Amino acid sequence: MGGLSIGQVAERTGLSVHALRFYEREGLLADQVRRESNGRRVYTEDDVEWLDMCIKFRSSGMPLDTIRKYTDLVRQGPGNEGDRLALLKSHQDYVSAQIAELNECLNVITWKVGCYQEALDAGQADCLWTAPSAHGEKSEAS
Amino acid sequence: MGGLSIGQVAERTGLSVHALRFYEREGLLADQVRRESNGRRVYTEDDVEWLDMCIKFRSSGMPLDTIRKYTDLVRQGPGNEGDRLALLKSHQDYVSAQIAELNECLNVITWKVGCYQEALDAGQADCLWTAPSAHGEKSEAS
DNA sequence: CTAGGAGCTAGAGCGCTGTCTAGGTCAAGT
DNA sequence: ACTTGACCTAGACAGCGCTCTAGCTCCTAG
Repeated sequence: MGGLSIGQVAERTGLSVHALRFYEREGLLADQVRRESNGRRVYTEDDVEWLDMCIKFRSSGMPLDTIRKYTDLVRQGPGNEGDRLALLKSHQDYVSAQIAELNECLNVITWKVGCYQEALDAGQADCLWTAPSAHGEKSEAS
Repeated sequence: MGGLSIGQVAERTGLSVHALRFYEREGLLADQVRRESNGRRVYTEDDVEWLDMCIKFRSSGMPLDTIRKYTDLVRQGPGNEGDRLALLKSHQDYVSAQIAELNECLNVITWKVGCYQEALDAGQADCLWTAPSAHGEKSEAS
């Protein structure tokens, strides 16, 4: 309620205290973090929420640089919602593309797993191809 | 057919020639790349296939180190299919988890996009929250 | 009074994954 | 003969995202 210490925020967000200070230095926090008289940071619930959003951005591959840009837009206040929307949409596309790519990879991997599984279950393994198409991973050397 | 130059392989895989040499140094190629008399690399179609697989591994977040481990297993020849399977399964889990996480992120982002979109369409923007739950991204400063 | 623990700053260091440079060879085209 | 372009090696460098260290201040508990 009355403000959180950096340690508490670290615990709640899963970021390290180092990372929290780093993010602040990098300008990723929407509002200035308040300080106690002794210089210690005091975070609000809003800060934690904002950080949670940053974490979502990060873990979906948004570079810190872009998060900073977004933060800047928000900090500038109303009037640039179009820009924020554009940024978000572009990231949305990026994430969708990532998911699509991962699904493709997952298919290949799942195919290979099934292949090995089958071969092992059958007691012999010569079904060790690289891709559905062809003959790779040649089971013998030479 | 009769072997590909590094440049051709680069073009076909999308990797740079630098990356190709780097991957080789790092031991990511299942078989030794042959050389012409003058020392130039000669790749086979199998190599390209293997590289394509490596690319799938990489782009789904498998570290080079793990690819190397897998490559080593394959190079050792038959007898360790169980190990290969374990490695692949573990990566499969990892990729599934990644996809799940990205979907979560995508939900949040999509929610925000919808929010801004709506506000902009309505001609005013005060729907600028951080998360579905609360009041973040406070539209005014101070 | 003292020790521990949490916090502070500034800045160095690191792991990963390439990328690029320097300096050279070789083969073909003009 | 000369230039161009693809290739070679070894190794330096780069970008990103933290993480850690050094050296310090506080506060609290024993």
